[in-house]
Amino acid sequence: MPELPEVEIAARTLRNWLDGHTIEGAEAEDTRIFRGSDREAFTSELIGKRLEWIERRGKYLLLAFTGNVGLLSHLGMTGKWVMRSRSEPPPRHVRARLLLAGDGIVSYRDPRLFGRISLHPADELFQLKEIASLGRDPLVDGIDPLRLYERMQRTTRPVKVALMDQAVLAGIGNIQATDALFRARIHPSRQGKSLRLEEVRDIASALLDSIAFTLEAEGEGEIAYIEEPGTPNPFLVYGRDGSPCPNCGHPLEKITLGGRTTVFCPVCQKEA
DNA sequence: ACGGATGTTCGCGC
DNA sequence: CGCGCGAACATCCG
Repeated sequence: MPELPEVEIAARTLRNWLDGHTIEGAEAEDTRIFRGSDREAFTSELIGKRLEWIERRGKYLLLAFTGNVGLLSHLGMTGKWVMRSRSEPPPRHVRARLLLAGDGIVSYRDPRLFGRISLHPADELFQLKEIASLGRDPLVDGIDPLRLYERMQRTTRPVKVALMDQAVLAGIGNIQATDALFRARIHPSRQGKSLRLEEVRDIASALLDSIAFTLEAEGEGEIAYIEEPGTPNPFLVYGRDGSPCPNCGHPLEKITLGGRTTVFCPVCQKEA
């Protein structure tokens, strides 16, 4: 599931599902989703509580319940919060469940177990090191091109790898970095410090455009590429290596940067 | 059957 | 310290 737009949709959806509903039961198997002893906290502390607020920072969800109970959720690669009624059969790979008063069950599904759930005092959620160490969030704070430019000047890493560093900007993943660099016509291998201010401006706009585009494409969380097998790929170049470039028609190529597949157009995205 | 997949973290080597 | 690389995690899909 997870990159900023998908997590944003998850936050909005969870807000709707949980708002005004008391949690009657909380269940979870013992998996590594819960580091340490947080499974016990999950199954005991949430009973009788209601959601007070939910926020997203980067790829993290922060949920505050009554009684100062706070829940931090990261969706990893395949995590997703889903809702069903008690009469519906549970999906596979559900790792945690919130039984709402009435008929709803909000479940955390995560086949690959890369996600995390931990519990903390709600008023300390933003001080957690996972959150405090994040860079600015493009949707919450916007992107300050000059600030990003100065950050880029300090690194020799490929710009694409730097953009995916959660301490630089919170929430940019492989899809958004790949598509935004294509939109900005910047080669993903360019060293951060080689970028001119004008180019960083283009990247900042492209990131915001790409995020907005993805938010729209996802609607309200109904359709999602990869999640729903058979769904058409809504992205510009991500996952399209070998296909014609949408701008010039030249076949898109792929390279590996920071261990991740990176698709680009060798004509439109020049090296220097 | 094999390879790769929206993420993070850790160890190793330069 | 910065950075690249590979591995690990566990499951699904083409």
